[in-house]
Amino acid sequence: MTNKEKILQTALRLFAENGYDRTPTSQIARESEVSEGLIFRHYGSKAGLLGAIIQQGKAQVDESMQPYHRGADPREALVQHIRESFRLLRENTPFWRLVHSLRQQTAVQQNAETQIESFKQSVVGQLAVPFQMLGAARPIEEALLLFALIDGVTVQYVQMPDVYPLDNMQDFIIEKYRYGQFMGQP
Amino acid sequence: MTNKEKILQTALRLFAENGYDRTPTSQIARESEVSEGLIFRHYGSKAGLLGAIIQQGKAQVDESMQPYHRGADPREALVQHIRESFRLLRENTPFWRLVHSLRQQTAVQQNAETQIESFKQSVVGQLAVPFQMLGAARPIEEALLLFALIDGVTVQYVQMPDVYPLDNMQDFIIEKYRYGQFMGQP
DNA sequence: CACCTTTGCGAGTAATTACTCACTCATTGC
DNA sequence: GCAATGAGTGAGTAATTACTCGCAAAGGTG
Repeated sequence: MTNKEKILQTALRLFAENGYDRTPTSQIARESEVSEGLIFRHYGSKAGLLGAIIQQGKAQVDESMQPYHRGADPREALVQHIRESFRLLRENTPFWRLVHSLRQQTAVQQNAETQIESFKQSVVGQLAVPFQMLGAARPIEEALLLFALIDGVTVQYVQMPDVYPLDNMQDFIIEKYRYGQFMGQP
Repeated sequence: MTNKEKILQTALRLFAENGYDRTPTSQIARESEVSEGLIFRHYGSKAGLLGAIIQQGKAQVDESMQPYHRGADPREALVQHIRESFRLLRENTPFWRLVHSLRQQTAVQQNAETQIESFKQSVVGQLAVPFQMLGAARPIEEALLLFALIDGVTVQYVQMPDVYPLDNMQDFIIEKYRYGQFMGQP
């Protein structure tokens, strides 16, 4: 692993653990075992380092959300989405922890914030399709609700990964969406 | 309004808007139109000021969650809970915005974090009762799910209060829980 | 009035922090 | 062999920030 990668990895861990603002670049340098100057040589600024971290995480999401339409069965499409969401969460928990800690702070990087927002709109739009196919009365609200639900579970999980029953919740939600009934088609 | 109250109110607004770490006490003093020293005279430290804000917000929650058992109908109990949650959110949006921005940063005030955690466990415990009365197969998971759902909607709303359809989502969720079916009792 | 407590000020201060810069060293291309 | 490039250093700096402290005014109480 190059020093550049080592810095990125250490920074992600520290930002996720202690927050962006509470992590001095001196600490990142110390725990990466490089000089502080090298961080700025590679990433220009602390905000630039954060940007690189977010870019890397976003690439993972893009890759995962690409093959979205597999299976014509709308129920299975929903189940797939739920599974993928939680897989990403499990695979890169520190990143999601960081994302949720940055959420409100638009001042940090409005660029990142905009990206997340457009990503969300795209997901909600795609999610509405299977709900429509199922004959839901309010597909948009259904999509927003599922999105909020996954988001809520994610927030709970990153806050206490050791005790939160993520597996149970995933199975439970999948059951609900696989066999459950939606409003408007009683 | 006393200067002490003015400081608290200004600090809540600024913390919610820009985050705790990114809000210098000098700015709080300027926008409260008092000297910086007065903040420390009244609240001892910046963390103490934050503690006072959280204490004030928690009092609101305690008051609202007190008369919890109104109505023997379990469905109505759930509806009441949903309504109360969103009422608190609407009534004090900046506070909830602050809470969600502080969430991950255990270092800031582990005291506040512990309080929030115990509050959550209490709510989930209470929520499980009506689900049990309804004959749900997994009442604990049902309670965790509803909690996560409200949490997720709250997070979305505080992030973009101007465009998020909170009223729609509230009605939609209430409909689901008032008339919907739960797993295990098909 | 005399006193004491509370409220208020604002000029400090010590520590932290993001970032710069002059310089060294190793690798590569010619 | 040598010039050029890029990785890497670490001492230094300017700015910010939370917090202190001596002092003054105000207000309540006897």
